[in-house]
Amino acid sequence: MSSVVDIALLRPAAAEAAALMRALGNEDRLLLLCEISQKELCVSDLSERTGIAQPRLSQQLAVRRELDLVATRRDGKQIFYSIADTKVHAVLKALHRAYCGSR
Amino acid sequence: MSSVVDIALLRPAAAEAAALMRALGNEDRLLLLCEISQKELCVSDLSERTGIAQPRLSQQLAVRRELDLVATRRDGKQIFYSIADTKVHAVLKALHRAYCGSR
DNA sequence: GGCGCATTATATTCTATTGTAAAATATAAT
DNA sequence: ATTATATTTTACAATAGAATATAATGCGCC
Repeated sequence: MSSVVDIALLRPAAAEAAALMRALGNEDRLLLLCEISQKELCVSDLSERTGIAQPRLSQQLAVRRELDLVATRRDGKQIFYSIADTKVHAVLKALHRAYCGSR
Repeated sequence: MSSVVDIALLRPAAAEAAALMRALGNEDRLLLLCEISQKELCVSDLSERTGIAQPRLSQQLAVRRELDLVATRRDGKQIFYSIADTKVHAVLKALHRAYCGSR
């Protein structure tokens, strides 16, 4: 092999991975994803738990939905969010280990 | 416990973690960090490998340096970059597993 | 000094964030 | 069936932040 990490192979993966990093690159969003990584939650729950205003929260989640990182399920008036991407789970897990220690 | 993931405990960690995510949230930067995660490399090496122009590369790396994510070592005219943060390594590893499969 | 390697400054452009207001959707009440 | 209410999404506009090309500067070596 020419190099340990082949740049041509990495390019497309890097583009995808960078997009995921951007999706997580915001304190509010990261918290939201952490919350729904445990169990699905509706918007009002999320708003209450995180203190993030509802429209803002919706806007943030809308972007993740477009990337298919989160899934939604409607139950009556409420819409429940959950994580829809195993890569998100993997990264959240790594972050949890790195930043939250044993908690 | 009140919730599985305690928001008060998570807040400060989330701020830090989000900052790391932003640092990785760019295709070029991610590639650069991947490259130097294997072994330290100087700017001209990195420029050649990635095709990123030198000033741009320096600018990108400068920001990571301020965050103490990368370290520099001068050897004559050249400056070698390496990863200086175990968390960066951890996340890169997770991304590699998720996006690069067995490569 | 002069050349090679790298960083920094400046200016421009592009992208993201976010508050406010309006719209959509579902349920409950009249 | 219309109206009222609750929950969530979308549109708009203003502001802030990130990316990047070009030009200028610094640092080490001959």
